[in-house]
Amino acid sequence: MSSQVLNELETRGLIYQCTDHPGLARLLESGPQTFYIGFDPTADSLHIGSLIPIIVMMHFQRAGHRPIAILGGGTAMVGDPSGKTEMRQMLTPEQIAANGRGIASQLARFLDFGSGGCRLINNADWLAELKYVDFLREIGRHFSVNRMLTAESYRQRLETGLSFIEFNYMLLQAYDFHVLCRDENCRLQMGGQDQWGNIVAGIDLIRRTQSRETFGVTFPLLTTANGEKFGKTAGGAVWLSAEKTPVLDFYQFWRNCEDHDIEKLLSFFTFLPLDEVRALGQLQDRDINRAKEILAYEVTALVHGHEAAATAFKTAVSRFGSADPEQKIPTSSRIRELGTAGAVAMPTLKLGKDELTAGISLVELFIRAGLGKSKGQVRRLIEQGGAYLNEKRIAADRQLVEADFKDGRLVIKSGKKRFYQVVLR
RNA sequence: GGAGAGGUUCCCGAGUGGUCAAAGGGAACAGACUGUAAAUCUGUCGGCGGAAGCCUUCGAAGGUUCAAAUCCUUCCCUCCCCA
Repeated sequence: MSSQVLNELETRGLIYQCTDHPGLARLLESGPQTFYIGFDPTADSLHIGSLIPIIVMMHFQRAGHRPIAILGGGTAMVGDPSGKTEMRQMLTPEQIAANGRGIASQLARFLDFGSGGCRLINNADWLAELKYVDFLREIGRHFSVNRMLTAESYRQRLETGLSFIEFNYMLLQAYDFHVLCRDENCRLQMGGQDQWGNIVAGIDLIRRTQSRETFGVTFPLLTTANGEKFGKTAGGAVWLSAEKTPVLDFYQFWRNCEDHDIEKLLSFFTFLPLDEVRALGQLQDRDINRAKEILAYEVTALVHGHEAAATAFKTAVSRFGSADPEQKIPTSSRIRELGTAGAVAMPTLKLGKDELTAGISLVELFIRAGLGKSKGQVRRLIEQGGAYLNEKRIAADRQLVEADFKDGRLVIKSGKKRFYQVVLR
């Protein structure tokens, strides 16, 4: 019964590797199990790369299993070399602590931390106090350097350089699993595809120290249909924090995904039933835009809530039109409750009347709104015909005048997709 | 500890005294075409300036020179061979 979740994830394509599929299925069927996924506090917010682990945890929690989210306060002190081509900058303990607080509060949005629910544990609790010599004798002796060097994650780094501190990361993560298995009876660790080596190291360690069998699952690395890294946009990573990635930008990120990715993204990032996901993925030509709206709404609602997602949807529709105004395409998503009318939330910049009187050029206005980084860049934008004021192409830079405002507001655009409302007050 | 190679603009990567804000590619941004997609084509791509030009940039700090990313000195870091 409880192993159904495994099939579900498998069908959704969320499982890349599994140490022992039949064995894990039996374990899950035998009753609620404790499992864990680690999140290293390398930034003060999670980004959409962490969304897959989170969603997998949600699937498991819904199926009745008990998640542990490990906050990697200890492991972040060392830095995971897996999947990276060079050493990450070392974080100070203060940064790590601050980042940890940000991430912990975000996780609470997705997982039920009520009694008997998900638990958040910081691995600094045990890693920070380790005695080096004791650790080497008890744990280090179980690791074969020869074997570690054959791990894919290290092999890559052997070409560009790997410091001893990073080389140790695998032992620390393996030790985490060992501790959780011993103290919490946690027998399953999951993680991204680049975590395979670390996870297997933990399983081996536990077999040797506790003679117990444990399991590991990895998720596929997310790339676009072009094989590019997924989750990057003009402003860098797509963050889950509205301060770092405004809700509308977040919505637009999903809305602008590539055609070829739509079915995979719906499958990975939404909880819509699989047959519906498939149906949406089959849509052709412009109809596929409805699937993108649904994707964008669903993921935004998951991260920022229904209200914020609804507003983002309506705002986008007011700018770009609706992909399915007559609601011909069936969906179970709550998006169908949304009409196209209603509150829109344009990104807004407030401009004082005195500033207008003092004189401000269009170029400066674009920079103020964040639609350009430097005057030169905005000038180039104007030259190339990508700058708009109230839907009219700007021919040349000039001073802003009060007549540019209608009812105290105006809209500026960079290209076709980035826009900002300026309100005079 | 000794020998060698190297650190270039967001990334990769040319450049080895002036013609270098620095080839080429990628990413990014804009335009055309479209469906707020992809592919393709075009343009842009350090900052300030209308422009001439000025300022900042080639690991760091000094020095040589009319002139340095390019030469010298010291330092830091990475790779690699030997011990």
